[in-house]
Amino acid sequence: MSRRLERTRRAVAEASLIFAALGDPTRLGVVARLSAEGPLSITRLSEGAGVTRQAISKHLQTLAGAGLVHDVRVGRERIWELETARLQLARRELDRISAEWDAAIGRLKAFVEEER
Amino acid sequence: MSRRLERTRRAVAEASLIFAALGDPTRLGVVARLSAEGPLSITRLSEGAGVTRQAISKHLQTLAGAGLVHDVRVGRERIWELETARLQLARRELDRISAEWDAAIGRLKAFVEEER
DNA sequence: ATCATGTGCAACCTCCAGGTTGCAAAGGTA
DNA sequence: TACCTTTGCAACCTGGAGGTTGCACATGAT
Repeated sequence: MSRRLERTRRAVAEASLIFAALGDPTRLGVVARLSAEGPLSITRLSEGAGVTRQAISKHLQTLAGAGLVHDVRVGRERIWELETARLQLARRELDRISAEWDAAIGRLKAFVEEER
Repeated sequence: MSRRLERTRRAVAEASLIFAALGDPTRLGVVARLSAEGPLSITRLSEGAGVTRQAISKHLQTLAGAGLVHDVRVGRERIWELETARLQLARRELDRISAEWDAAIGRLKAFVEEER
């Protein structure tokens, strides 16, 4: 397999992990709350989330697994913060896909022009 | 509930749909292939995908449900194309989250400064 | 020392996402 | 018409995602 394909596979696997983490309404809601209110504890995040604290806890694990958040222990609390660098990575992937598509469409148009 | 919160909920629901669609490796692979090679038929997309044509077909339905692709019938084939506008929407959501987080952190720092 | 609060761990349940196989149908082609 | 190709439909299977409850364990406050 070519180096290029290999790299694409890795990028896809990596990016899909991030997108999957953001792909659940409850989880994206947690991310939105963090972004709006800043660092928060598990209990705080649970309030008004519509699900159990345990559920939120699991979701935070998932988000952490994708590198989207990290925690800091403060006394008996566990404060969670966003990892914006990771979000940027996802953003760049979206940009790359858009750009490649535009290029592909460009080539296609040129080809059609040439044919007729 | 405030208008602002209402809007946020909608945005979250909408965006999580898109992220969920991109959150599967096979599906993101399809998106990547489309972006790299341009419009393709179901059969073409299935070749070298590692799964059945039926599986790819289902994935395309999911992507279409999220508004990320649309199809054009050409003879007996069904050609699928990317919907980059939808990708941009997801990108903007990521940007918004990052920006809000930065603002929240900024407020937090100002608060800490003031306290001591 | 006692009590309240924040979190972790584990067992459990339910449902559906992702995949398969098999067959029918529609549209090109010789 | 007969044939090949591309797609659609339906039934089916399985693992894990998302959720819950119950209890144990730290840690801070009184």
